[in-house]
Amino acid sequence: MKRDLPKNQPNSLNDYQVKEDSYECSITTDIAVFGYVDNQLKILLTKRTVGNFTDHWMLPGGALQAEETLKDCAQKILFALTGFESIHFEQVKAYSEVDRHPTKRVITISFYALVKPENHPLTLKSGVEQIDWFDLDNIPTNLGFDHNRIIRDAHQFFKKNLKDTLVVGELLPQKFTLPELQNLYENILGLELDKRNFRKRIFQMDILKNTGEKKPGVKGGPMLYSYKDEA
Amino acid sequence: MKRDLPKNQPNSLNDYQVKEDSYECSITTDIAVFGYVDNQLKILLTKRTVGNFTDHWMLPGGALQAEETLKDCAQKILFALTGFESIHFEQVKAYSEVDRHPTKRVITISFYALVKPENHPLTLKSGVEQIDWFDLDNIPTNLGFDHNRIIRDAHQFFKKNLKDTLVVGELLPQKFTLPELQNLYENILGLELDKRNFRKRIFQMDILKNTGEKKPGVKGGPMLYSYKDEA
DNA sequence: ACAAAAGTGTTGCAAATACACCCATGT
DNA sequence: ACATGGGTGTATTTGCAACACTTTTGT
Repeated sequence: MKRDLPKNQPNSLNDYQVKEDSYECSITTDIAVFGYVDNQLKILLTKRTVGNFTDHWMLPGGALQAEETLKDCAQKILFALTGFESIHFEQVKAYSEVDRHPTKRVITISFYALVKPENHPLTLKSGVEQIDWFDLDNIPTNLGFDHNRIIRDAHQFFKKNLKDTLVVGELLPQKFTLPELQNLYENILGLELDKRNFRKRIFQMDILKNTGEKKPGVKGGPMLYSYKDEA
Repeated sequence: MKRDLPKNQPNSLNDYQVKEDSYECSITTDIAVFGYVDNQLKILLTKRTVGNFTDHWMLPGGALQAEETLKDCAQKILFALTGFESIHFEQVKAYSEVDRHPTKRVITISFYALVKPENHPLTLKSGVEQIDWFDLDNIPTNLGFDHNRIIRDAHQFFKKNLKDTLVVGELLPQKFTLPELQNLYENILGLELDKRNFRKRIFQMDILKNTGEKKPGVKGGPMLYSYKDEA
């Protein structure tokens, strides 16, 4: 789709407190990628080789291009910086403080994404100097831009979504045990759950399929489950 | 605050699938203003004298300017189009489909706002050809842009917020009766509530102050309440 | 006096919580 | 054999839903 992108077109609100023309500014997306590693809910941070805050950890993110939606942008950028693909994205919020970027006006729209770390080993893509998973409760306090706040908000949003619908499959291996799932929930929500009540709730939802296998190498011989195929 | 707004600055994601420079585009805010009139939850729509869709009803909205946040923008624009001031705003969502605007690329961030219509009589500000409250369940199906969808989403968001915290004071007169409050809830949520259960819940929350007055001119002589002053 | 709306408690049910022992596996 | 973690059921509480009559006021 090719379009005309006229700048300085008259603003439709041109009668009151009028700025003479419509202002344009850069837009970025920042992505809070949650993963579940070592029985810990983690978030993916990068150090970049170019741009601002090259000496700070920050969320993966980048600028919107002409012919893409915000979600497209987020997906493309995450892929560019990490190679991660086909994962779940949710829009969280727009940040527009005028001084949130040190040198120019940039508005960002944040997303969160869930990944199965098993499927996505970390590699250094170009433009990325370092990349790593950080424990959610042990994040550097001096992330670039306003990314500490963006992470807080994204986590909040994620928790809220968890209660309604629960698409957490992306965080776990294909086959997982119930204690693993419970631990994940506890990590996301930041509280302890009762084992028996948790199992009851999950089974009532009828979303898991018992694979019949037991997980080897772990005491107790827990059953492995997978998500049911949807119809 | 004066800032340098360089265009065509190198994009920090300049290694993969790189567009040569950072793209800039217009940003608007659209505001879904909910009001409560004639025992009906309503939404405020306008017909504008300039811009696109001048022959369609649409949400109040307009372009972001250089030195304001999105919320500032929404407040300023709503004031410009209606005169409404000091009311409650919540950010809802960003819309970025590339063809959502007929002639150029525009991203919008939607807000919802709650007003006491009693305090805000409708007047025709410049730039506005018509303005009116519409029953939420009787909105023209051909609003400008994607405003039908924006309203749906905003209403959804409002409902969700209502269950957690409940800032509904902006929709009612200073002093109101419990049946009035209940009717408002029923309108927002789109369902009928049990009178006694409703009163129980509200009183448990301990947010209302009994003014001791009775509302005159209405049968049954209902008590007038107001929100408690916060500490 | 009559009509219309406000106000008031109790009961039943379903969902959430608390709680303790036995079993399977790895070491 | 022993230690570690997995798996199971029940009793209690709590929050939510259903329900009918009396009181107040306007006409």
